[in-house]
Amino acid sequence: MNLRDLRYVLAVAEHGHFGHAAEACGISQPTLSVQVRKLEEILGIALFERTSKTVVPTDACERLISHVRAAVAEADAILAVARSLRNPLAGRLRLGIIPTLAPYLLPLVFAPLREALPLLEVEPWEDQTLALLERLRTHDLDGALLATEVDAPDLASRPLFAEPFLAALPPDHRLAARAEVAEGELAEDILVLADGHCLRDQTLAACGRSGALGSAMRATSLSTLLNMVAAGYGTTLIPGLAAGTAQDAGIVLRPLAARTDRTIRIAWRAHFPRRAAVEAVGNVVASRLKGFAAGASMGTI
Amino acid sequence: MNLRDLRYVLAVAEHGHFGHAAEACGISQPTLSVQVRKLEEILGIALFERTSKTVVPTDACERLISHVRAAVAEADAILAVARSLRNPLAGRLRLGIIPTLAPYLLPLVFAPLREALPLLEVEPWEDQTLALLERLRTHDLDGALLATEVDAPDLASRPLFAEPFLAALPPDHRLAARAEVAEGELAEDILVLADGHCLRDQTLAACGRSGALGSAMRATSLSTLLNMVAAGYGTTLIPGLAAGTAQDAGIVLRPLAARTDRTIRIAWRAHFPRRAAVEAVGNVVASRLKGFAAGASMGTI
DNA sequence: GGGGAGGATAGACGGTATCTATGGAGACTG
DNA sequence: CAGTCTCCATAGATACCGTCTATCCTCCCC
Repeated sequence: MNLRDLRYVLAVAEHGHFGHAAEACGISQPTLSVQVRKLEEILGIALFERTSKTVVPTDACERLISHVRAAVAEADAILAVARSLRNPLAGRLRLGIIPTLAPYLLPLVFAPLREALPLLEVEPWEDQTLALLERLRTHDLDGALLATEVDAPDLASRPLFAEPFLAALPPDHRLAARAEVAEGELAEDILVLADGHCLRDQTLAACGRSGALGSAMRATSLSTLLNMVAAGYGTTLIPGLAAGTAQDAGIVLRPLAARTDRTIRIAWRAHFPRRAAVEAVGNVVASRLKGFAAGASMGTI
Repeated sequence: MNLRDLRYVLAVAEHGHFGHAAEACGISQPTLSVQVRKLEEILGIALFERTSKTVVPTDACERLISHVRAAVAEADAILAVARSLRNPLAGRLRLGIIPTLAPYLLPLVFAPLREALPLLEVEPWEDQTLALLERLRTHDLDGALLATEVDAPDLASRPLFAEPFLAALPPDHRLAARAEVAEGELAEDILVLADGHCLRDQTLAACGRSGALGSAMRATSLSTLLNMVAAGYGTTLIPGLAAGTAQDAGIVLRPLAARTDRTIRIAWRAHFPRRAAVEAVGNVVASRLKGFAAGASMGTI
């Protein structure tokens, strides 16, 4: 049984005339006759009572036709919905973002995304790198904004922009008097985030610390970390996009001597069919943050 | 777009594996791959994200799949309903019956019809001959029990049994003393039904009256006519099946000298697809009334 | 790096939907 | 009452498409 034949049946029932129905279906009258006859044989019942002048649906046809209509309507719905889904730059895109980036980047890119991709519903999801990669693999996310290289055969990624690190110091810290701070100088009283945050590893690497921190406190969020620095517990590195927040908290920021930074990338499954949407989001983000590393390292975004 | 392909999509979505889905569909894996790919091209969207290890429905597929399920379910419903309608001896059969026959025949054949054709729902419809023929032509009836010849190219008919006429007399009528009555002797004070009843024309023809009856009363039903005869207003001819009712009304019945009768026929549209059902009903009726003309002319049915 | 699993591709084959041309039944008309 | 018209059915040819087997490519694992 074929959807095409079901449409033929509806046409014959509607027109009560094989010739007119055939024309409406865009086929020849013999074709219509043959196909309807064939369907009648498949179903084992007569659908129409034909005379030389009239074509009338049988009782059986009346009983069936609601199902026929429903089947054809569902088929049409499939086509209609598919058409509405055809634009890769429309629909939902679940985008993971690491916690040290999300609160500072999202306010910047929300409006540009809405403007450039009005039909794309970007659903942000905040979690640490490993969790995001896992969710990418399980199809719970479609893309992810990360600050690390992505080295996996099933995933692909593209760099979007470089985000410089800044030294974050209590106002009365001895280094606060400097115009810039060498990365290694922060090692002594460095504060870092909890395990799992890529920023933690990057901060330690930049300062030349191996990772053994003893009983040093580990903040669970960058916001907490900033408060700890502001309270004089120590120093840290912060990503450039958090500069505004840090300054608001009363923290002194200084550029780093080696201009250490991290590269923000967008990642997706290698076989993700709507790669175009991911790329488009990446383009908007990159475009919004263009020149950030050069001109905005002091917090003027 | 094809229902078959929709079933393929459901299979792939269910199994998450082209090979297993192909096996479930009874086709080869390459065929399934090609067909799904083709459907994706028709719809203009990717339905599955394939890697060497996993096959996962896309977001678009999730949005479509309810419609796919519905379409397939309706198609299955069509097949199931068609199967249940396949027996021509099952389902509704709208059967017209003329008023001078219905009240006397139906009680006789109801039980035999139920027994012989338990799945057939015979829906009786009582009206005069012309109305029944009209309703046959408009497909409002599927068959009709008539007492006249059916001479129309679009209709067919078959005789079922002969129903003898009987002279119906008031008990004190001069002819009531006879063992039998010649048809012509009734002409003088004959009472007849209203226009449109075939029994009216047959009665007049049997008595040799041309039809000009002057102010003679025209009963609107056979029941009324019998009451009029019983009250002594005149005589009439009644069909044999009404004998019991007539005698209950206190009427004297006598056989006719020439054994005049009428032939009860079943009629249907020449192209009616369930002719088998009509024939079956005809057989039951004919079988129930077999030998009626010969042995039951005195009312012993 | 060799083997295995799984999906994609290629080429051949067969079924079937479609066409045009024609047949045949029934109804209207001059 | 024959001619004609309408309309559905049939016949035969053709082209498309769904399906198969055989093979390739990719990825993963040992």
